[in-house]
Amino acid sequence: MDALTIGQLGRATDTKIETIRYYEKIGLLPAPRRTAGNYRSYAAEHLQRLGFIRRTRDLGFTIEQVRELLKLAAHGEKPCEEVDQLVVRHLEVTERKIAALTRLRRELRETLDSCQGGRIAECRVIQALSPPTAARKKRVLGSRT
Amino acid sequence: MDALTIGQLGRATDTKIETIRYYEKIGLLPAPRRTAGNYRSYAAEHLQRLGFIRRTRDLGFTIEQVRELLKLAAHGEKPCEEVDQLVVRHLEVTERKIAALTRLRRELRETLDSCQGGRIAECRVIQALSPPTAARKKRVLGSRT
DNA sequence: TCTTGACCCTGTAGCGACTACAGGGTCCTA
DNA sequence: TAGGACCCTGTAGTCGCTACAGGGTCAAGA
Repeated sequence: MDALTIGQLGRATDTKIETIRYYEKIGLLPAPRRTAGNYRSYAAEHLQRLGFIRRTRDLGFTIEQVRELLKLAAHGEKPCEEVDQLVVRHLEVTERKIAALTRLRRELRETLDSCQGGRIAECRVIQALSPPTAARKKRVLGSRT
Repeated sequence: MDALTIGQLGRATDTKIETIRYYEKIGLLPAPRRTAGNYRSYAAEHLQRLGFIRRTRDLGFTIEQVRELLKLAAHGEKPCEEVDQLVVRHLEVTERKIAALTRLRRELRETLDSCQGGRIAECRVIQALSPPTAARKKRVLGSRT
């Protein structure tokens, strides 16, 4: 018999109990059988499915994307084009995030480099964090149309 | 006179009106004067302060960190060590994020590379997304102590 | 047998940082 | 005087969980 309690399933998949119940509530993980004492009793297919969910979540897919991937995985006869497209799109999003964070890192480093260790009033870090706004002011005033 | 309506302030700082009101509610941006018709009327210092907030938020600092930076910026006489530390810590967080996303990108690329363009049932992408769980099972069962 | 404590249950509220309404009021122009 | 662009308050929703509160169940030890 391979029945698992929610705690065992959680340890097996490195998932918090509350998260498992949450996945059930939003329909991502099917509701399992219940014991006489109303405890959830999970079978091997739940372990497999939750493992898939965790893995895809760890890879940064949204819940909706996971839902989509699960639906696709259930249709073994279809070509895997759609699956690939989902992964490609997610890869693109990931690359944009990396690019944005890399720019950010450069800015933070430049900001730090500018500091000579004086007082806050003369600190170039604080100045670097305050953007110039005067230039934009004219454009904006009276632009109600 | 440099009084701005909330809409003008929003355009000047690329900030949604709701966000400005939200910043006021959480005490990040001081409440401005009101006109006879109960409209918010912003002065130059609001523009400057909201600019600072937006810039630091864009750099990925949390609201609490922004609050801290604003408090420090108001104490011009203190050494700028604390400011630097905040930026250094944020830089470290950013670097960890970049590292995590870079690992992720590699995994997504490897997943995609494994696909030959067949049917979902044989698709290596779906398989790559399903982690092996059998090995972990023994450890977990009966580990109630 | 009783008690302890680890585990489980439901339901609701909170997190961060906004965003999106609903249902009104104000102001300016034609 | 009418229209529409703008503003007001207040509340609820977003995402993906996480943290209670207030109970019930179960197994092992005294």
